[in-house]
Amino acid sequence: MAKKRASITDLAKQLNISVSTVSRALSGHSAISEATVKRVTALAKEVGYQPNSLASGLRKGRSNMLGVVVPHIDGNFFSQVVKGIEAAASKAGYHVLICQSNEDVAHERENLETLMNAQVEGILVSLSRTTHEFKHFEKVRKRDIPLVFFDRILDGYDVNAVVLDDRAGGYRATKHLLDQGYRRIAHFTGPQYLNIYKLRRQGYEDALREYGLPIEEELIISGSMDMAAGSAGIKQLLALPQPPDAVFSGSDFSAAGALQVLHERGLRVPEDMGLVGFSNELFSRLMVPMLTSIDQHCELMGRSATRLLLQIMQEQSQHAAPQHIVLQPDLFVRASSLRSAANP
Amino acid sequence: MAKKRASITDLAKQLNISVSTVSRALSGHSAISEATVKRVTALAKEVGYQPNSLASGLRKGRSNMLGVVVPHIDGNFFSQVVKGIEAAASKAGYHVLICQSNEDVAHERENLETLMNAQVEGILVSLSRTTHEFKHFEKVRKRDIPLVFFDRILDGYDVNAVVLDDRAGGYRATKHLLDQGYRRIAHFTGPQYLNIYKLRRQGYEDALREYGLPIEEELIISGSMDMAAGSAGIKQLLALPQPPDAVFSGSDFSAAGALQVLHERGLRVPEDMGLVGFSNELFSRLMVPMLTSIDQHCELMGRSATRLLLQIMQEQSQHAAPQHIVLQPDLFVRASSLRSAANP
DNA sequence: GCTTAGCGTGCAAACGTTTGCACCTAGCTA
DNA sequence: TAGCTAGGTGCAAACGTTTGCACGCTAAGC
Repeated sequence: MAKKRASITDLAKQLNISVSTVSRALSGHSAISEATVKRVTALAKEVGYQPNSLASGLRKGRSNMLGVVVPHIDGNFFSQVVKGIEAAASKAGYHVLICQSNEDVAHERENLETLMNAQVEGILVSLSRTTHEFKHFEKVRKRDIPLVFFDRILDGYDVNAVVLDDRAGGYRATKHLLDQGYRRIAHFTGPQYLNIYKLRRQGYEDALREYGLPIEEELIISGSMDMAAGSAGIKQLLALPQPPDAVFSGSDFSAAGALQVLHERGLRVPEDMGLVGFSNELFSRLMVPMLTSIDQHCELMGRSATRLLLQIMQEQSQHAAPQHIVLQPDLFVRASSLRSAANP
Repeated sequence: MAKKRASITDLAKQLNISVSTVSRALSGHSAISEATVKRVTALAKEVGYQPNSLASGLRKGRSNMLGVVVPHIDGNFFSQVVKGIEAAASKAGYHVLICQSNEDVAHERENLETLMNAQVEGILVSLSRTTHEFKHFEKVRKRDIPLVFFDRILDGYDVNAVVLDDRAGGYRATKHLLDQGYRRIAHFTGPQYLNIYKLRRQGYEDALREYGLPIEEELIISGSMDMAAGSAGIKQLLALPQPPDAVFSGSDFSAAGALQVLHERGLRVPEDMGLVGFSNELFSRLMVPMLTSIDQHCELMGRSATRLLLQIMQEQSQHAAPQHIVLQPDLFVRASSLRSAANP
């Protein structure tokens, strides 16, 4: 396939010196005379020498590679996290090997095998939606390969992780609506075994309690968090004898679905119905009215997770107590929830 | 770092056979007695043996890795393409090493070095916006590392590439507007040294010509193709003595920017102004009205590019005539351009 | 009974690096 | 002058595989 590339041995032959000298000259490590270093680097540049990282990795027992397992790489959230991971990793001289689990725990297991096989030095994981147990990660642990989770984690396992404070996100979104004068606030939530949805809901309930408001089950709609679920959810809410005056949706997509129905029925946002989403998707700025939403700092999460992983790798401290990094979400207030501005 | 993992040599010692026998037993290659194969695989499973792909890669002169250079991994288009690439590559037993050029040609050059250094067997590239010359790719070529470009390519270089028929996309978008009865159609375009924008514009002009309509420079707005550019563009158009009755935007983002201004001014879409975007971004379905747009089959592009690359690698035919694969875009007709449905 | 074939296995080299150790040559001290 | 230090270099082993070749053994053909 690829043409035979110049190796360190070739350089050595051409210069009539030994491979070890060449190696040391190039890595600048040992005491090699300046003259030799110059000769070597000059020739290296001339023939376009490039070190074979496979060989070096084999010898040094390192691969300079990190593995990443995500449910999928498309979509706003994960693609931005991966961007952050790649940026932080390449800054530290690491390559990134990316695998998709496609939300399937069996794939996830294979991905881990694949990555260990490729000799990655550390692994970053966001769990698939179908992962309920931890068994396949034990193998990684047994090999002492540092492991850091991000965003989606399993309850009850003490692991290194970088997560968003979803409870705070839910709380702030709901509190903002309350501050705007909304008093009957509904909530769209997702599967409760996922930490993210459970916590967002907790935040919602905490805020209501703080305002002395009751938590009404009929106002909490559980669904798949996509657009269709939002449309269906808002219809259900509007059919209530006492419909809500605002919705905090655990996802921007559901919020968008709800907005479409509201438009169809001639209801005004934010006057008749306040609306807050979650994730600060790109399109939240494109909706009419623009959607208030919670930003998750996706890229920062990727960078933080990578830095944590690199730190663990360096300290060889993976047996120390696992670290939890909790990022604080930001509320981006836009027109969809600004009743006070709409009716000053 | 990671605990010393069982190697083929360990297996050999435990079974009192030679490493070569173990190797062959595991790869099932040569004629090894069934009994031995069973013994070996059994022990391998027991100790959780995992082949060291670095060593194997070094010996075989293969790495089982493909390199990808993209301007960035976030955003709808590239994240989907990368999804397709990863899927196709992993199906063929390859890992994917991803680099971001951040739209910077210097980074792009470094990325290529990095990938060659990592011994990738082939490289997929979508050019950065600041890449005007081809010099840094010559080095890759000299090493006989198969190279496939996708989406963004440079004019005048004969290379393997998978691209979208952007001209057809522009043509179909414009023709659709014409069919809907719009007659004074404006166009948002981007930097003309990028094939994609140039071709979309060509398609636009071709359609107008076909309908015997003049191409008016004042209706063609060149910009950075983001939301702000769209807002600015539509304002400029509305200020004309004879404003257009429709806009074909080379990007959904600019279309969204334009839509916001139209809303503000109380102009109705599609009645007063038809609107068609390009890229079929996620949010095009979330806008009000939903935006007609051109779909680029991003994931298919990733898969096609990867398959082409793998084929070239297999055939060792990189010296054969470069192949061009042209994907046909699809028009997704939605409310923003349906004048006939709005006024039946 | 001797050759031949073929099956199963082992030896050893190779892939391109890195690195502990030993060696050599100067220049210095005692 | 012998002994020592230190700077510069080379030797060779090692990382974990793969693979061409050769070896030994058994069974079949003459």
